[in-house]
Amino acid sequence: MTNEKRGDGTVGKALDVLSEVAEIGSPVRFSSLLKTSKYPKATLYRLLQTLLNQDMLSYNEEEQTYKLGLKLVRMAHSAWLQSSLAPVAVPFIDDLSAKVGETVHLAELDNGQVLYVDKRNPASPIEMYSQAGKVGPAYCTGVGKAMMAFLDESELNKVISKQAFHKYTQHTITSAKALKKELVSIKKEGIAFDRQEHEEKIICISSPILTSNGKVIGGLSITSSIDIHSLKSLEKFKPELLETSELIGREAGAWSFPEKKY
Amino acid sequence: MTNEKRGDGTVGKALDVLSEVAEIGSPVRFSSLLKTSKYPKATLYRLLQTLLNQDMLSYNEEEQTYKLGLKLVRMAHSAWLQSSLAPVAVPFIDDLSAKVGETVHLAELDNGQVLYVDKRNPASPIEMYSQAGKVGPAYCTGVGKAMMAFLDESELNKVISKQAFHKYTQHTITSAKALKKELVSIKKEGIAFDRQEHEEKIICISSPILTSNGKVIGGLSITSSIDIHSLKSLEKFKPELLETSELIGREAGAWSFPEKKY
DNA sequence: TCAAGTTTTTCCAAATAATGAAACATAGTT
DNA sequence: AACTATGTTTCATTATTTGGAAAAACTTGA
Repeated sequence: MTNEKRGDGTVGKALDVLSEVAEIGSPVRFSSLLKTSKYPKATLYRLLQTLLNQDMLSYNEEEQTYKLGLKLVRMAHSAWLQSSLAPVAVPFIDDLSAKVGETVHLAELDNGQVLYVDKRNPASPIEMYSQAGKVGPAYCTGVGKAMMAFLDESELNKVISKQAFHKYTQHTITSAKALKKELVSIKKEGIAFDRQEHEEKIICISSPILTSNGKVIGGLSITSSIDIHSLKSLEKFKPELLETSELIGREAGAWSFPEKKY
Repeated sequence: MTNEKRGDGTVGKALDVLSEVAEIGSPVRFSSLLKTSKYPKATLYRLLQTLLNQDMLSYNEEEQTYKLGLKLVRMAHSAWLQSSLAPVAVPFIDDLSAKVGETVHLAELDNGQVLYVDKRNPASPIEMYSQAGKVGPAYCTGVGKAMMAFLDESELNKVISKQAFHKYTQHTITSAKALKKELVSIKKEGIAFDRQEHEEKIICISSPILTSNGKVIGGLSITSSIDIHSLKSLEKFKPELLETSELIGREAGAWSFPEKKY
């Protein structure tokens, strides 16, 4: 699982360690990290000290455990604000969510996975970081398929090669061939459905967000459960969904051109 | 503004560059960074390449600009989940926000600043990352003062030394002496008010979140505007606010002790 | 099309920082 | 006190980083 790619020297190693701590998901002791880590004791120790110094990690003296630091949260805030999609989309997904009265997700394609960058839940305005920043599979989510359908051949192949095709539910698509076939019809329709492919009972209608020259920059979805919606009834949101995607795409695309104030 | 602290070798330099990009706040060109940066051309160039490789930065070919990468957003999600405060507090602030019908903030003290780690706005469920991850001054916000009031002498002095005491509004406290005086009464009362000290028209009532042994682990606030509330009417929320803080503190404190599964 | 001006990328010997085996320290147990 | 498990420091060796300068690559204007 750990980054086996290129070296990138010491910086690469340090970020590697950071990822290890992230993947473990809960505070870890030095010895525990050492077991998993590919780095020798002294090296790992020094890398951890450096990361601590830099506030990328925090250390609990009592329990002698390391966890990810708050600096990451601050930086993510900056990253979010710098993104050409998420901040621009805010008013549009506010609107959409209010109009349709359902959960709305905004996502980007990141390294073959779906990364949720924003969310609205009009019923109970709960969950923030706990949702945004989350990643999910591309091949079995509405946003994932919607975005893939509009990639060009070479990009698509790269993304497909990264899919795990794990069978989450009875309805999960489990082969590249079947996926590609569906992508063709998604491209024709302009929208994708999630037919309980990732989670039992959860369905969604989704569209890609494209710039004026057709580049995929994100995906937008309206999510619900089969207890309150059918695919047919979700499809009624298609016009609003497409319109919102269109507006976001135009706005986000425009953003970068005028007045470069470097 | 840039990290002038200790070296931390190459890793420190790389993170330094990352912070520089974050502080600029919008996509930057190489040459633009070079002007501000303390690193020579070739060095800066290589650091940027490494950060790109690691997905900590992303590069826009067309415009030749660097910005923060999505990896930071993913990592922040992990960091948030690992935090001993924020995930634990979710149900409690949901409740509080529903009960009082006002904006609720959850914050931590980070390097002398207030870092917002979660937020609820029951009226319009807008703003996510755009709010969480945000930092603000400690000396002129409700949560900041509430937390400071319960620090021990040495911690407090450290934090106070980092305050800028910039006069945001007419009501901003602008000296350490005046601040310390107020902290005494806040400690006595158990709650702090923000009397339009940071932003005109914005007021709040706030309490610290303490572990059972009295350590400050965060702050909680109910925020409103003078157009709809007075300090007096905000004070009516005191019981709910204190109860919620109490509950979160107990839960977050308990969290770390039982079953260490390293 | 060519040359001058900018900006970005590469080179390489010298300078510096990272490495890791082993020694040391500390806390907890028998 | 000896043993054990975990965390920290040392130091000669090795590998990476450094940065001035030069070479590309791209832009512009005539």
